[in-house]
Amino acid sequence: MDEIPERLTTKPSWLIAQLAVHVRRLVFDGFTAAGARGYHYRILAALQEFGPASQAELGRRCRIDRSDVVAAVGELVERGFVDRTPDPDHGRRNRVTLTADGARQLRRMDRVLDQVQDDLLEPLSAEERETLTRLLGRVLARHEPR
Amino acid sequence: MDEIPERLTTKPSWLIAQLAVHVRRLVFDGFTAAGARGYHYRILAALQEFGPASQAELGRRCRIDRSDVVAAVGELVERGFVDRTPDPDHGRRNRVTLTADGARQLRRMDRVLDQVQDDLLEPLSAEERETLTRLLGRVLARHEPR
DNA sequence: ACTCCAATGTTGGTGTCACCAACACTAGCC
DNA sequence: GGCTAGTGTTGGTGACACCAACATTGGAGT
Repeated sequence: MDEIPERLTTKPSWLIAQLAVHVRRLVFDGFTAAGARGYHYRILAALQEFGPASQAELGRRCRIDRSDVVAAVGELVERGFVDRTPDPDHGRRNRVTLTADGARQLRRMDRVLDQVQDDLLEPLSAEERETLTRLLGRVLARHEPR
Repeated sequence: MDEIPERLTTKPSWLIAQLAVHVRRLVFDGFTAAGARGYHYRILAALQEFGPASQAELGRRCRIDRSDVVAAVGELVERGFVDRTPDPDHGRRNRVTLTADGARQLRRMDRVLDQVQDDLLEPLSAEERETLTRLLGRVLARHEPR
């Protein structure tokens, strides 16, 4: 294989960005087999954990732009994983709810992701995985409060 | 701020992907000010470290698709950071070389990236940064041999 | 009560990065 | 000499993140 410039390999920003590429491919492959993509998982997860929500809420919880939530929820509705109904108490707002099929799909995607974590962290011991997760969490937390 | 589903926050794959988003934004902001983007830096770095190369070589070293190298090198030529000349020994092949302006631009981008590393890892101590870098490197190495 | 501001859903863009298929051409192997 | 592998190039695709604008609605302030 060709050598990678040291300027890249020594920079955490490169390691994270490059690793994210591989993560995305692993996740993409797994989700594609289930006819889904990343945005779907995030939205189903938020609905399962916090209950029915408006699209704007989903966007804030899942770190997805309002406009992208529209499309993703639309796809989930098509597949029958989610219902989108107008909020009775609130003229403009929608109310998105998880269906039984949606919950099943979420469980399926959970299994896919568990497999991905194992593939991804394969070279690390249990303690190292814990350390990595903790450090990443701290760094991310510092940048999340947007 | 809105709460993020636990299903996401506990998964290394989410942490990496999400952190990569912030990395990309930091890098993008810094590079945009210099009129550049990520692919430019990778290519300039490879030329500086390994000397003149063909576009296919650059692609392999920088993990960039052949077809994307064409566009990126074209942009670098426009800006005068790189020369693209036919390889005399090899009919079809190009020979891409770094110019003095290109080397200057690389140094400029290096400074930007140093700043990004600091911003990024701000919450971690020096040892923790080292640990994180080492763990990321090991995980990435396992997935690199593509 | 009225005004004004914030929030919501939606459309229609943009940019980066990664990747693929196809084509024309060249070099080098057998 | 013919086939195979490598090269440059064009022209797509997809996911993700993001922005601007618009119409509409709710609610806060005065």
